[in-house]
Amino acid sequence: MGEGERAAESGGFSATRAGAKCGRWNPTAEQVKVLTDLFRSGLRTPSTDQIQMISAHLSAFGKIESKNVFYWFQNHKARERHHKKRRRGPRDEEDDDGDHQKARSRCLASELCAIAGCTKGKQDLFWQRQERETETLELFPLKSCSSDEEKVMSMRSELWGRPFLDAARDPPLDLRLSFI
Amino acid sequence: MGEGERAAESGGFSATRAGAKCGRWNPTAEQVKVLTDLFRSGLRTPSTDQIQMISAHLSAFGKIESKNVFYWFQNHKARERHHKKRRRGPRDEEDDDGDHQKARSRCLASELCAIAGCTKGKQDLFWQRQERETETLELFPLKSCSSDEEKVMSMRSELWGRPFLDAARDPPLDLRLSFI
DNA sequence: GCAAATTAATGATTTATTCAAG
DNA sequence: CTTGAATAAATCATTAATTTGC
Repeated sequence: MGEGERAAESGGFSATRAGAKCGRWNPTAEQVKVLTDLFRSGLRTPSTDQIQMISAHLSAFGKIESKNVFYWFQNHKARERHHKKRRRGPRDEEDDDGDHQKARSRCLASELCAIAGCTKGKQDLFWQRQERETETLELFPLKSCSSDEEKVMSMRSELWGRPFLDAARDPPLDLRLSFI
Repeated sequence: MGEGERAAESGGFSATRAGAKCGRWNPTAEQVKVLTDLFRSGLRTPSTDQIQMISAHLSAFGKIESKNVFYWFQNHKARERHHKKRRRGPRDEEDDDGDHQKARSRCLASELCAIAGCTKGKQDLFWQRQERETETLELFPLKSCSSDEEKVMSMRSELWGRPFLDAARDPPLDLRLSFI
């Protein structure tokens, strides 16, 4: 599992698959980490702009497309729910391990929304160039609760504190994602 | 965009919604007709290129986006099946009127695929710019079986035999859609 | 130790369901 | 009530883990 983990600083870039067959996307450990952190920060269904921005920045870690980000969130969301279902046999309805909160399917808590800037169920599947009022909200707030902060920090440092990115290309970056 | 489309010759432009609120897409009668004909010709899940091309040409009849075409086929496919379900009450499981073939959910008959140039389960949801061998196949073959030909012809004439399109913009058009 | 075979994860599509505009 | 739009559930397909026989 933690296979390509060390890839980051050990020099071996894990899954970039530089000259691969262009099969399916194989995310880098760093990409997965960032996506996971975003997810755990509450982001469930990123908007078009969010996806494109996330994709753009994750491309620094390896080949990636917008649709990969879209699919990743879809799958991750669906599978987290399913994994909870089959704990301790078919019975036992209302039980979670302390791993995550409930994160119910319908709408995620407004707090998390506020943190991550979710679209609140208004996703235009990428082709909507529809102009609309776009506020901006900081995706990675410095303030966050305990353990999450560590992850957020590590992600931040990975994204912007690494030699992967030219200082020229991603310099004054604070990754603000727009939402409705 | 050309909004003064002024619609069909009947004067009553059905749904162009020239200065509308940009609510949801309201297809023109001609647009619906073409889409329906395509559907009845066997096209179920048009590919990216097909969608874009269809959309491009249907835009001559009024405001339209690619996603509208995409959604239209999704909904039409799903609802045709559902409409069959509630014929003659809740009972009655396996019954079709002679309107269409079975058109089972999984994969449509290869014949229809050949006619319509379906992607055979390989649809890249619009964002895949992946280069691949794209053969071209005529979407509206002159040859077709009996009743369908009439519809196909009518559609052809509407699309290309009308004054809607400038001869300059769509002149040597034969609408070949690419598929895998 | 190493590949072929098998299983587990998970990326990518398709289908069903739901929401809401008209 | 019809239907465009959007989301979630189910499914397919490919890649990585892993097992297994040599």
